[in-house]
Amino acid sequence: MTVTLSDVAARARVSPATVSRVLNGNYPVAAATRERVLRAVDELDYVLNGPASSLAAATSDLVGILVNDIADPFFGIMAGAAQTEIGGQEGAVAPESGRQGSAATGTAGGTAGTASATGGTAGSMAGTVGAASPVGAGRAAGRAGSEKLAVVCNTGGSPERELTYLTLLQRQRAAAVVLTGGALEDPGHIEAMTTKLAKLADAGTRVVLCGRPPLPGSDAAVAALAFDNRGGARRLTEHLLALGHRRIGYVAGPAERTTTRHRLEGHREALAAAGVPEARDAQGRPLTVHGPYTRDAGYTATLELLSRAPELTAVVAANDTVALGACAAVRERGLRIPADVSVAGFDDLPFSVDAVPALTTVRLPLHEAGARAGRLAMGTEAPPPGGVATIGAELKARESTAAPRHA
Amino acid sequence: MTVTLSDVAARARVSPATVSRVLNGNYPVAAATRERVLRAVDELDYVLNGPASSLAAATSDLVGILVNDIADPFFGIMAGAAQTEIGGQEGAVAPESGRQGSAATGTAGGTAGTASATGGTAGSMAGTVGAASPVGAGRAAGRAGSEKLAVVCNTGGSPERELTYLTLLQRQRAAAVVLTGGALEDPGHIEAMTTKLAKLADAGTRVVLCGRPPLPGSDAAVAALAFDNRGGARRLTEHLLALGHRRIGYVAGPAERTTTRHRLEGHREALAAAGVPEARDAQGRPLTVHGPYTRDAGYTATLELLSRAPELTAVVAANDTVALGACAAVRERGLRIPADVSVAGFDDLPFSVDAVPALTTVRLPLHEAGARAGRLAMGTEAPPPGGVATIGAELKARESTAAPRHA
DNA sequence: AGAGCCGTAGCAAGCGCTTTCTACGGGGTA
DNA sequence: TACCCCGTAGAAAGCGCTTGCTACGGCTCT
Repeated sequence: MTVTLSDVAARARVSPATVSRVLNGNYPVAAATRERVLRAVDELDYVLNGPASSLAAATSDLVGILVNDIADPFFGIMAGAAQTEIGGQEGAVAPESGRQGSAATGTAGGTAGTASATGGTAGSMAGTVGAASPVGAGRAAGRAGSEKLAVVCNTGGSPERELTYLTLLQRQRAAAVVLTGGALEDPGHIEAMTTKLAKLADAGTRVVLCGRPPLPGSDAAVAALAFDNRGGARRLTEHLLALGHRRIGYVAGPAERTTTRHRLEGHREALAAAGVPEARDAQGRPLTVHGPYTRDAGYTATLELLSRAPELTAVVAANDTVALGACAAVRERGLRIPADVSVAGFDDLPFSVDAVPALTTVRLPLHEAGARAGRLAMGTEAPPPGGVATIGAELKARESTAAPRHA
Repeated sequence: MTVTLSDVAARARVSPATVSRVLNGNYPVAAATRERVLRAVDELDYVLNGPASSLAAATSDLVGILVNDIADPFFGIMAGAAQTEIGGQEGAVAPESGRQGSAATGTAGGTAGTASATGGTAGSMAGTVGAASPVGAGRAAGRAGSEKLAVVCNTGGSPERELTYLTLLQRQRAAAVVLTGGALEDPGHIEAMTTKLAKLADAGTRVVLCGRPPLPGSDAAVAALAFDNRGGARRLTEHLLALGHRRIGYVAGPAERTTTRHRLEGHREALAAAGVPEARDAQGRPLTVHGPYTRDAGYTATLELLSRAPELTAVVAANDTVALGACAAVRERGLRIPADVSVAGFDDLPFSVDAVPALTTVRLPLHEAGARAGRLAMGTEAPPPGGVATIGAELKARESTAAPRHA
């Protein structure tokens, strides 16, 4: 039923070894032989058995990209960029159009790309990609199999799933693993992760952190691309302070995430530097509310903040999505943005510039970071000195923030 | 270096076969023996070799979810829902909070979930998940390995990548494949896809289409969950017509996508039914512009539309993202929404309700569809009669559409 | 008391591929 | 002309796991 390597070998009148070598392109095979093999592959419509080859070679071409929430463009953009960098973009898409996140959707243009598929059984792509091209002449020395299968795994923010996926990837002997976004700060989980990642690295899996701070024990081997969340947050709050705000509410993310903590710390740094005390309500409770990174959390928290302290002149949100909810809450209270209350976000997701008023936020080069992580995972790019690189965060002051009325 | 099954067997003083059976839990093993094995697994920190086991068992637990653009929540929501349904959510997260797409991000709450990990080498999860729990008493008959690794693959809308991923998944002997979103209508590509999917199905891979129309040759075996794009689009345009609009511009998606065509057809159906001719500019060219599903495309196209036909009173966009761009363009022209120009989207992505003014759109139950696709992929749910189910699309009339001024 | 039987465990044969080592020609070199 | 070496192909030994079949006690059944 299933066509195997030896079937191809038989048909091409060569040994299985030769077929394998043609497919992997890492051993000299005479041109004539190769053509014969390739033709047989095509005719039999042969597809390599991945597990078998991974087993024999003790490596696989799987690269896992872990994200906390696949429905959130924050992760989607990084994952997409990384995946593009990893999965060999045959189409050779143009670099980038301009807006971050404008992945290659659509691909409107024409029918061009599919042309080759018209006839029969379009491209078997058996072993090496491109191997199935018309058996014609001028094909260069069949590229080595740098073809990787980049897949993204959605942890949903659950530490168990994070670990489970890592184990599953370890089982598959993944070539690399990219962890995106903030990490959970629970000591137990950190230890478990450190152990697991060390084990993966030991086994030869390249581990890359993208938008996540390096591990405590800095196991080297694990390259980290960290966002300057603290610095960005500081500049954002400085901006607000410069506008004259003194009573600023803060809708933070989940309490145990590094991202949440760093942004909050940056915020507080700015306040401290300016000698402005953290805003508190009548009961003396700080005007900081934690919640998940969702629009609804922003909405709810802002409503609460506004009730507890009607005199608030600005609300800083954990990220743009949360900010959207905050805006909705502010409006529902009959207040105008930014006339009555300024609102700021973080990340500068694509929709932020289109919000009304356009959202003041902190831009994180998600696409760039993801691409770089992808290259690190491929081993295409040298890891940063010390294994850690910090990626800048740039303040984007737009219309959702302005001087408070009674400034 | 690497711990193998026989190492565990040796340590537990049983045969490798027994260890395998303990791990797979599909063959009776005496409780005492099982405990011994489990302990050995734990002590040696054994991790199953995926490729080896897939090879021997001729199956794998990989499930691929193909999406056109991972940075687009439209896909993210479906993929997330499907993945949750597939990847066994141990955490038993609550059903759904209310807004679609609010995946389990954050996971704020407490530290609870991680508790078990504190000690040493938290959960090895070697074979069966849960197998590594404290070797104590009351563990039920170690569940069969229904554990699947759901991964999402980003095609970026490229037909070649779509085919490549399918081949890669075929190589891995994937247990199932879920294809989300509109399909390309190029004849060559359709044929290639049909062939490829048939081959996958033949090989025992479950194939599910989610938000995509069934294949032409309706190969059965392939379950399809199609959105009623046509009906939704028709109702949307009917809504506009009812408000009194007669000159409606249309910013369509890429020309060769099923989604694009169906929505456009629904739009035209409504016009035809109302006896309203399709809007045209002074030169008689129809006011329909094609472009990718991006914000920028919507922006550019709308600018063009407005230039060619300043008398336009409404713009219908291919989807919400495009609509956002359209709104920006309308505003840039100094026009108000909906006073001067009404704008409508499609999909009802989470941000649409927060747009200002709130976007009139057509709601697609993305989460529900994704979850159902996930269940179909798992074989947990019976395929719809005929292999095809159409999922309704509901008009969401909000503030971005209103009667035209000179109605 | 003898014959099955059931519950468990082990044996061993692969699964389909990669890769080391060996083999074989032919051409260049001495 | 004889020797080597290079280029190319094949033989065969696994990679680590699954699973059909066999083996072997101890029980129940007659």
